[in-house]
Amino acid sequence: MDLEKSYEPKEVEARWYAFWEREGHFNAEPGSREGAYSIVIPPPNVTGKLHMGHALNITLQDILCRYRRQKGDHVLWMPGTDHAGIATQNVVEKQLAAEGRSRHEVGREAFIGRVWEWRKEYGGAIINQLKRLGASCDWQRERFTMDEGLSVAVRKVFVTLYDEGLIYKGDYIINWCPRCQTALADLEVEHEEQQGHLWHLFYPYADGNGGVVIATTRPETMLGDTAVAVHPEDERYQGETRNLLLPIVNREIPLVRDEYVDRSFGTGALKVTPAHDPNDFEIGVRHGLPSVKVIADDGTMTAEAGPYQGQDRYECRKNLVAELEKQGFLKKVEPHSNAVGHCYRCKTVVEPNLSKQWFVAAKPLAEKALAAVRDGRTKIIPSHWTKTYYDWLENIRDWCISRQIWWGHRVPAWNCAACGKLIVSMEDPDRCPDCGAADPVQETDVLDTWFSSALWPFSTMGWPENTDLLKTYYPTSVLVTGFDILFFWVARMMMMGLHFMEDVPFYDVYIHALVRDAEGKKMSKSKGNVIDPLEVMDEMGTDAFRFTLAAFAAQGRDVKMSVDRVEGYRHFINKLWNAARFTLHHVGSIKDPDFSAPKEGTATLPDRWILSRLSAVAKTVEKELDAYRFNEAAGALYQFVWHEFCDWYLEAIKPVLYEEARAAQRPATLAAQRLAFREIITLLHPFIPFVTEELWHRLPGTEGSIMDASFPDSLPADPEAEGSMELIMELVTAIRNVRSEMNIPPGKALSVVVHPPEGAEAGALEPSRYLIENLARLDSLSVDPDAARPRGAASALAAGHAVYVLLEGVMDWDLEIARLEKELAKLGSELGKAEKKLGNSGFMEKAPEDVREKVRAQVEEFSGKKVRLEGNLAKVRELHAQG
RNA sequence: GGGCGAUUAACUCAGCGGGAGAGUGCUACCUUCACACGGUAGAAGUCGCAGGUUCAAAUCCUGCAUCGCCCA
Repeated sequence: MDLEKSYEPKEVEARWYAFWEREGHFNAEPGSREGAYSIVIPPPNVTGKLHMGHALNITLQDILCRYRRQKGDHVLWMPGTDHAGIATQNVVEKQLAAEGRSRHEVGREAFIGRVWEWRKEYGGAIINQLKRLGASCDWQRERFTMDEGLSVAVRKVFVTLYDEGLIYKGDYIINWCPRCQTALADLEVEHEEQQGHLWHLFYPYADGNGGVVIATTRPETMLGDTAVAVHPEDERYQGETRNLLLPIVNREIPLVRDEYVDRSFGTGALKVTPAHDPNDFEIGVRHGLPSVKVIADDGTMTAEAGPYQGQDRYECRKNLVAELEKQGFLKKVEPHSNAVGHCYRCKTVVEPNLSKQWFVAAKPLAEKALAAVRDGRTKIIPSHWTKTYYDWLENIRDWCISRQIWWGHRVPAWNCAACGKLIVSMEDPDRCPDCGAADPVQETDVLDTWFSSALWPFSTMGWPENTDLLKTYYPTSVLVTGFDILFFWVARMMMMGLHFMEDVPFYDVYIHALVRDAEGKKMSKSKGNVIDPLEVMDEMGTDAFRFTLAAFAAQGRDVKMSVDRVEGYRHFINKLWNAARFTLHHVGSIKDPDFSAPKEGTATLPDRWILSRLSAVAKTVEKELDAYRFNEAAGALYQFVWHEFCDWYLEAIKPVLYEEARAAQRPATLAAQRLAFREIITLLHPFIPFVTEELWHRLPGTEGSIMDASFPDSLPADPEAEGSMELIMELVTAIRNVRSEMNIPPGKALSVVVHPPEGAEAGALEPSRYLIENLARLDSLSVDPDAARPRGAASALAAGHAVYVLLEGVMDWDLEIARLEKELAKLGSELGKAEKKLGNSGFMEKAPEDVREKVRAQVEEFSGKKVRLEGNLAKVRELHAQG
């Protein structure tokens, strides 16, 4: 049963995923810490749809997991999704809006019910898409950040940190999204450069003599100003003690001096609004200033804004500026671009706002996270990210973890209506432990989704119980993720892991690049340049897609993706398929389950060579994957399969496979071909799991799944065979080159005479003569060091051997002279370079011996070659003249 | 403003102290018994610019230019 002529991924891929899952190949078995390899998946957002970022991330993890299984490790790849508080709530709110209802009409409890229903119906979509990619996760352990177990972990962490004084509730400036109606952490604000204005406003001194001009980008906040700040060394204000009178509001405010002020920006004087700007808030704390909140949580002006109460913040800005101008306080308006914060979920402009929120005191946790990377317990790869990691943790601010939404882990804190006590506890309290009053009221806020994600490496393994899973697989071996969540997630897992598990959550952090479009632009819906991985897989096959991702995943470089690039690798998969088709056609009747190598002494040169090369490429794959250089490993396999196995080996064994005269060598060659083929698909399996599993099953003698095959690391190297084969390849290439450059039709059989170099073992080429004849399409090849130089022949040099291609009667002398002259010119310049080095006294004194030796050998080789080329050229000229 | 990265063949990118590489594309020839999603051969690059270190620099250092990202 021969294979189809070309590979059809669709039909093949559909078959194998279910097979792997059914047979339990993905399941981890906790036990010994020895040989344990574990990865926790970066949990995709439950509302998510597979994008290129996931595809790259999952492919790399899958390669690692499949590879480690081949190496004999017992592997846990822990999968799951996160509940994505704001995003999921938005999705369900939209659903409700379509029914003409709001979540407030529905009520909290019913709304959460709706979210769960939504998750039941649609939450599995992203998981199925990961499976489509071939992800070999242990699905029976799939987790969700809102699961009961993970919720217990969240509460335990919250209560513990609170008891330790590392979680507190306080009035601080936070980022407020007026649309989502919730606080956001600093990280959840995206800054975007926007064209705005800088308004210069005049604040008179309270005594009416003169004043100060300040500059602001948000004039409406002036209603909440409680000071004006200037730099302490600003001469303009030395000794100035008068208060200022805030225009419109007519509130007296002080002039304070603070190092924060940038004298070169605007007018060098800064209005201070502690309730609406994080830096002003800090100044306010330093100088004991009051806070006046003028913008409400819904984005409209508060009663403190006087006549502007109830106006939207932008409407107020317009009206207020007009009023200021009318009253003569507006001195200047200039265009100004500045970075405006937007909500990372809904893109609404966020408003810094004073609010009562829950915070994690990040400093003490950050110190442990810093130390773990500094002393190498966790390694970040590529290493240049460590600096970014340090910078962020060294300057970390307290983490605002409360969100004013409904979907998420509710803050485990209760207030006693009777005595005002704040209760934080593992168990929901029936009554106040202080005054005994019944039914304390739970806080309505929920926790930041990232708070639960930060616990992912141990909460998914059953913490706070000390489970077998934790004992076996924590710390995990590596975390594979994109740099965009280095702070959001990686740094926070480090903090929480070190604090609660007293050990790092992972030994390695491998940070991969972002996937961009072919022009290097970030893919986004608005740009319309998004490539859907599912479409690519449909069109090109999952294996081709995965191989492309691996081949382009060079460290520290973005992956530029285009369907054209995937097509190149689809060709590679097809090439492999056809190599299989050819191989199976010949070895299809052999059922030997041991895949024995050819018996001692029976293997032909190509057999010995390909097995030796295979052992080398296996070592390369091992070395590169261990160092997370996926592109190097993929590249080595591509090169080997196509250009060594297909181009040379399969061609070289055809005489043995087809010619009756060589039938005696067939058993050895078939054994070698079969073994080589099995090892090739095994090596490729982590990269292209589907087609290799299919071929595994088509190859007689194999059992079970290719997932159980062990990594090919026991093949011996055979340097002698490699050397001999290289000579054959050089000779063949030289002859082909002559054929092409002398315009000899490919079909025309030629006669060739080879003069081996002096000292070459007589008859060394004899066993391989048939190889050269076949690969170079020769009628006859004679190897004789003493034979006379043939007349009417084109000549070439290959590895010290003179090669004469007999062209009696069809010889084009001018072409031959041009060929030889060209080669001589090239050789001359290379020889010149090498000779110059030897003539350089600095080089001879300071270069290491091995380098000098190499150059000496070059000079010897090149000059020998030059002499012979010159001899050939002279001879050709002479013959040509005789004509 | 601070930080990080990139600049190598037409394109996409490896290489990161000792003879400029790959894939795609291009050119010529070839439907030969696995594959035209193929084969054989070939052309193609002052390795962004300017300095410096070194016997030796695409590779290390400094500056500049251009582009990209992150943080404020």
